[in-house]
Formats: sequence, C-alpha cells, structure tokens
Amino acid sequence: MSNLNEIARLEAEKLIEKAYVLASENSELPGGVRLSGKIEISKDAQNGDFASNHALGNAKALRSNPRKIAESLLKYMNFENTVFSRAEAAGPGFINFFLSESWYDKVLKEIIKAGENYGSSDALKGESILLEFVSANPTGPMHIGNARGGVLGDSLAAILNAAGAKCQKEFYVNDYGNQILNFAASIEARYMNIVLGEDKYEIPADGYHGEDVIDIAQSCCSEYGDELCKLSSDERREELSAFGLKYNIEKMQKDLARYGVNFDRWFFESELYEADKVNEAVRRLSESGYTYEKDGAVWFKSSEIISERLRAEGKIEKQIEALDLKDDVLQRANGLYTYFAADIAYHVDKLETRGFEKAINVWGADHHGHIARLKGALDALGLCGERRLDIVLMQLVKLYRNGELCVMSKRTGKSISLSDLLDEVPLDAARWFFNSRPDSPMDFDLNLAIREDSENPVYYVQYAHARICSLIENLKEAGFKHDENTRIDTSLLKDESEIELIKQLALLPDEIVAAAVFYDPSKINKYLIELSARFHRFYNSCRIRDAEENLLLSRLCLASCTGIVLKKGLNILGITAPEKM
RNA sequence: GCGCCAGUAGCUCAGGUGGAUAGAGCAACUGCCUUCUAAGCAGUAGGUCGGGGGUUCGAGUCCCUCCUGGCGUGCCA
Repeated sequence: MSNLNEIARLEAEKLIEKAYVLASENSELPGGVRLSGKIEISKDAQNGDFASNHALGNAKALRSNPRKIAESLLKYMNFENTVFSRAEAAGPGFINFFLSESWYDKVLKEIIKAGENYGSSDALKGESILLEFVSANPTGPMHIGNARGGVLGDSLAAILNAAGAKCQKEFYVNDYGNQILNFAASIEARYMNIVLGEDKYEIPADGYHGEDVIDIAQSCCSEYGDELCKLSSDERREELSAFGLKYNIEKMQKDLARYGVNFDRWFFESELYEADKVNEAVRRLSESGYTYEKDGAVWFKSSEIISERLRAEGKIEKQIEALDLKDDVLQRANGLYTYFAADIAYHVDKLETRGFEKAINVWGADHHGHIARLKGALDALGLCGERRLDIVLMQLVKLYRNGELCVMSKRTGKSISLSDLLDEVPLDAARWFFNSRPDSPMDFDLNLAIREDSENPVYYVQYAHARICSLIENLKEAGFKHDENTRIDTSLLKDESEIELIKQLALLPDEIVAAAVFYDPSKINKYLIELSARFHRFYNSCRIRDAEENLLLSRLCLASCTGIVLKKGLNILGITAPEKM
C-alpha cells in the first residue's frame, strides 16, 4: 500500500534538495545550509497542488530575499520521472508544484488494486494499544454520555487498527467497593418491600433510587421468591449485588452491541482484589517512598511526583506552587482501598502484566482531575505515565427534546436509557452524531437527529454512496462495466471537478493516520463530507452515460473508486453504506 | 482562588501543529430535473476570528493579560 501524497511530498523535497546543491555549486546561492521547511497540500488549486515554504524559512541563512531564492532553485529543477509536471515561484516566495497526469492515474490504480484495504497503512505498525472506554458504572443503566464514549472508542479502535496499530478494546467494570455496597442495600430495600408487602425498608440516602432498581428486585423475586428473606442481611446483600450486577452488565452488553459497540474484554475490578493486585500496587508505592500515613489513612504523594514532572518540563517553582497540588488517599482509615488505588493496579496490569506499550482511556470531561495523579502514580512505579498513558477527554452531552433539556442522573433515576434512545434515533445517525465533535460539549437534539433529511449530514454522505451504486448498476445494464482489467485512460479526466475528486480520494490514508495520531475520529466525518461534496459536484457537471466510450469508462472508474472510499470511511465509523436510498 | 476545555457569519461548526484573499452546512434570496437518484448542484448575501498587547517575512493558529460559558478541584467513582 502506498500513500500517493506522501510520495509527492518526498519527491518535492528531493527536487528542492537537488536544486539547492546545483544552485550552490554554480554560486547562485551560498552553500552549506541545511534547508528547513515543509511541503504541504495547497488549499487553493491556483497555488499548485503542493507548496513549499523552504525559500521563505531559509531566507536569513541564504542571505537573500525569499522570492529570489525560489527562482534560483526553480532554475535547477528537472521534473522528468517525477509525479510533477512543473513548479513556479509565487507570492512572497512559495514554490508551488503541479502534479502530472501520471499521479492521478496512480491514485485510481491504487484504489482499484487495494479495494477495501485502501486507506489502511502501517504508519503505526507495531504499536500495541489497550483502549479502554465506556466503563460505565454497573450500578445503573447507561446514559447518553456512555453512548458517545462507546461510539467514539469503537471508531477510534477501528482507526488505530487501520493505521497499522494493534488495538484491543476493553470495558472496565467497577464491580467492587463502596458503590456496590450501596447498590446492594438499595436492591435489598426494594426486594424486601416487595416480598414483605410493606414499606419498612428504606433505601440509603446515597443509594440508588431509580426505577431500574425496582426492576432488578422484581426480577430477583421471580427467580428466588422469598428465599433471600431467610438469609442474614450480609449474605442477602451479597446475593443481591451479584444478581444486580449480572442483570445490569448483561443489559449494558446488549445495549452497546445494538450500537455496534463490542469489546475484546470486560475486565472486572474485583479480579484485581482477588489476585491481591491492589494491595501489591500500594505496597510497591510505599516501598519506593511515595506514600505516608495520616489520620489513619494511607496517602499517595501526588503533589511530589507531579511537581517532579513539571520541573522536568521546565516549569518554575512559583508556577508549581500556584497549582496548590494535593495528595490523594489510597487506603481509607476504614481499611478499604479507594477507586484510585484500584485504578493504579489496573493500569499496572495493562502496561506491565499484560505488556501493552500504551494505554488509551476515553473519559468524560468530569474525570479530568484524575489524569495527573494516575500518570504520577505510574511514574512512581517506573511505568512512564506521561508517555504510556493517554487520556481522550470527551465533553459531556446534553440531550434536548423539543428544545427542552432532558436531565439525566442515575441517582434521581430520571435517566433515559440507551435502548430508549435507540428506539428513537436511527443507528447510523446516532453513530455519526456521537462521533462528530468529542472535545466540545455537545447538545444532542433528538428532533434533529431523527430527521431523515439533508440537515442530517450522514444522509448526505450515504446518498453519495447510493447514487454511485445506482449509477454503476445502471451502466452495467447498458453494457458498461468497470473492474481491474478494464483499460482506462485517466488522462481524459480533465474537468476541474474530476481532478478535485481524485485529489480527495488520495487523501484517505493521510486522514486515517491523522485521526489515529490525534485520537480524533471526527476527522473521518469531515473527510467524508468533503468527499461526498466533491462527488456530487462531479456528478452534476460531468455526464457519464452519454460520454464517448473511453471517457465513459474513465468516469465510471472514478465513480467506482469513490464508492470504495466512501464505503471504507463509513465502515470505519460503524455506519452502513446503503446501495439504495 | 486554582486547573482543564471552549469562544470564528443570525444558528451549528471546519480551519491538518505559523502560510497566500478565514471556509462549509442550516436559515434568507436567485437559478438548474421529458436525460445516470433534486436526500443533489450552481450562485447572491452574511466576519473587528471574545477584547487588548507581544513574538516575525507572515498569527484564527504561538506567548502574556483580561472578559464570558462548561467541567473539575472528596477518605465518591
């Protein structure tokens, strides 16, 4: 697989380098300078296809004005056997390169050859990544924010894999600790009241008051009858929490699967306790001197290790002081470990025990305070938290219906469950929306999301795909078809809309890598919208069916390449590419 | 108070790590279907890139400062 833009960039760089050597040999420019600069894709076709800023950036070193330097370099360029036909000096001193026909030909051939693998690359080859996302509390139904995290994580995993990494998807289940005790007590109250037919039992103030807990209790009744009444409260709660967890986890799995979100592994927090991993992690921190006891609790010296890192990054003491860093509790005075302690153990398991090179976590923005201390703890354990743990922060989602905010909270129980949402919003639209803009707070407008018209961009993209399928089918019936054996003459594709479309097709490998590197799946959304726009433009300005046969086949080839690329992009996002609409 | 994220057209947002005249969609207005899907295309109009400084050939992008909004700042998870 080759990236045609990358090839062009490298060739442009080589042309500049060679030209500089010749120019300095001929004393036209001073020698001995290592030219810096970059080659980028021009925004405006008037400025060529690729632009170099080398002449601008090295003007001082070359003791001349940028425009002159550019012109000197151009004198010594030879475009034979390159993907360029020519170059020119422009503006303040850019060197603009123009692609030759051979490049456009290569793009289409590459797509036909690679098929559904087109766009994949080995840019991140060898990176082993554990991607953790959703990790919703199993004490209640998931909400819309979890859906966003699920879609985002799932798309990101597909992107990382397409970019050549080996990425595994994991859901961390917090099935241990305080909240589970509350959960059990809440179910117990509901259960006992149902069985005894009275309101004697009260749900703890910080327990779970939602309807879903009644469902769980009810379901428990039909399974056990009043059997659990006979047990001691401790035993009963143990039974009930196990039942409730199983009930909720199965539901989460079902709901997420309905969204097309699947995990390679569901990792249980309780596994860490059973294997004594939490204890061990805290012990190791203590042995390296990063803990102390105060008020009967064991504390982690978060402020110390975070300060160390900030110092290494060049922050001055005053700035660090201003942050007013605080230490964190690992083990409470009552002997129980905190969530933080378990999370440290969990990440040791990811990075050390299981040997993943990198851990990426998709978190809601409300967890951002947790980042620095977790990285710090990993630093303290010699696991390079700053380098090996990346957090993708996702801003929160507000759900609106008819212009009114729908509040969601597990504790008040007024939540909208994921399955309820899916009953209203089509899967493709939901996946498109949740993928769109991870780092700004999102207003999810139900009324907009369910509209099946052009205001919903996902249909714009899908429509382009359906149009292509219909076109191909149509021409097939007329006796024209295109496959890898069809001889086509891409030099016939000269219309601006054709050229612009091919250039966009060539961009997919770059976009996938960019989305992978920046952990930003929404780049694919944007790419697909632009690709669709360019296709529709082409479709409207270039008639295919009535064209002369060679031109017809070339255009058919272009359309079918576009179909391949649209389908690939939609697949990565977990969205269907319909053949008819 | 401190920290993180955001502030770009009436509305929703792009802007690929500093490039050339800041772009789309929606809403408004004008055109394009007896011909491959009009869920489409072409065009008009719309801007002090939150304000103010600075860095340099060049700033929406980087630095400082102020303003506004969201989220944090637990022996919760």
